[in-house]
Amino acid sequence: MRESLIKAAFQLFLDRGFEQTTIDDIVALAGVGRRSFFRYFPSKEDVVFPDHEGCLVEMTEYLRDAPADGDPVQQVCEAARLVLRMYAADPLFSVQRYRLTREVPGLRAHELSVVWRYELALAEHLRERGAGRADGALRADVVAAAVVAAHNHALRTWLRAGGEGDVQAAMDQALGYVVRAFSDSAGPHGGGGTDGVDGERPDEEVVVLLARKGTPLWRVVRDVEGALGGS
Amino acid sequence: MRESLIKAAFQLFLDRGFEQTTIDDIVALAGVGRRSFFRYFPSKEDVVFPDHEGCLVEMTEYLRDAPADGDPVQQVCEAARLVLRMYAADPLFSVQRYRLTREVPGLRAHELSVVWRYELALAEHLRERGAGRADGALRADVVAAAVVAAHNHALRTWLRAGGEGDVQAAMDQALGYVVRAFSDSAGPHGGGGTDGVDGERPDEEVVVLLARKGTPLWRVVRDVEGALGGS
DNA sequence: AGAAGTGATGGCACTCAGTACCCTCGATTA
DNA sequence: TAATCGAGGGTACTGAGTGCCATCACTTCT
Repeated sequence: MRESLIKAAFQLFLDRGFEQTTIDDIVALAGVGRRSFFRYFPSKEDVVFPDHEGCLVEMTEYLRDAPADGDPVQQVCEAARLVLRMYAADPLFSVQRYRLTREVPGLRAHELSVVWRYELALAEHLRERGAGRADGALRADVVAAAVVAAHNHALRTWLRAGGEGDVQAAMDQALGYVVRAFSDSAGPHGGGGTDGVDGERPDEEVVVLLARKGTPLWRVVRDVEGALGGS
Repeated sequence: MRESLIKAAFQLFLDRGFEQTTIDDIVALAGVGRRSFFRYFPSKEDVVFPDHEGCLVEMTEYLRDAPADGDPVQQVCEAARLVLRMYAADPLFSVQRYRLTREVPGLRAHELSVVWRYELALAEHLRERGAGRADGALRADVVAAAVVAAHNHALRTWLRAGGEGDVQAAMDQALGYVVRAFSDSAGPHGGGGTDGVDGERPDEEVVVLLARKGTPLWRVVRDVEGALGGS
């Protein structure tokens, strides 16, 4: 029922456009009553984002159950990856939706309010877990916004390319940039290389590398290669 | 005419609520025809943000006319201050509007799409002026989002306090945090702090790199390159 | 089995935002 | 004086969203 409504809606939206399609058109094609549409979707816009409500719940639970001694920024990055995975799970659908939201202002506005709720959840998590820090609330808002922006950047680039290519890699790079900018131990110039290699357990083996500044790069690479390649 | 519509609308919105007020109520109180309302405001929501369209134009022109050899990040921060000044110019109005947008989902969504257009303009400016840098587009999106988040944080804090206190000071602090996070090390604008908090990198010459086993080599190399070759 | 409850669905009527079209009126201009 | 034009007003329409009630299938209790 839900599925048939979504299917009928997208068929019509892609064919004749979002605004040119009425609820009556959708329910007629789906073969259900008009009233039933609003039982499954609170608004016409919501049928375009059928999985976001569940994804938001999933993300919220993930953050709630995250270990209290972990790095909140990393946890928030991982939460963003959760959302990205939802998009990546159905590239065709995501690309079609992207084309729709790009040209229909009403859908863009609706997507913004959906994304805003993700950002709120991230900021709240950072605020709670990053307590004790000066400017904690400010930092929480800014980092959450940056993570969302990085997510959106990677996602949009991938969607614009028609869903071809490696979203995850783009996401790694984008989140890496954000994490580096906001990590305590180092500025944007590097260090903090622990940025989001996929969500491994915290007790995973790590390599610690010490090098003097000015060390020839080839030498470092040789050492790192030996240490990392062993796995 | 425009003013009388705004005045009538806010009077009713604050009295009986946004959704409980119809367009007919507003035009009846203002003593004008219903059709005239939509001549001045494209939607019921727009009457709550009467000055944003002009402010967006103003901000766009400011960025367009900004000197080409200035720091784009600083220019974007100044553009955000422009918007903040618009709010600060009428504290009572801004506080009333804040209370409305906080509790009416439709208004929140509308505000989000307004803010999104500001963010777009900032990102575009950063993309154009910050050319030549690797990851320029990503950086533009993230910095724009961070600046907007800092602006919103300072603004919301001030609005929650009822419009009392110094917004400009809060804005300085918030933007300062963002600028510090994204400044290149040894950047031209003072305080070469390369990270969020005060922890300056001690002057010793050792770089510590942490990486999980299985980390792609290219990423390690990238980070090491930045850390070792940076100075 | 029959009655009664329950949840999913369909139908109908209504409110209200937003739009298209046309009217009026006053001011300007040929 | 006649033609034009622009601001405002009125009317009727479309379509989203809601409330209310009827229907139907399925279950549960007696």
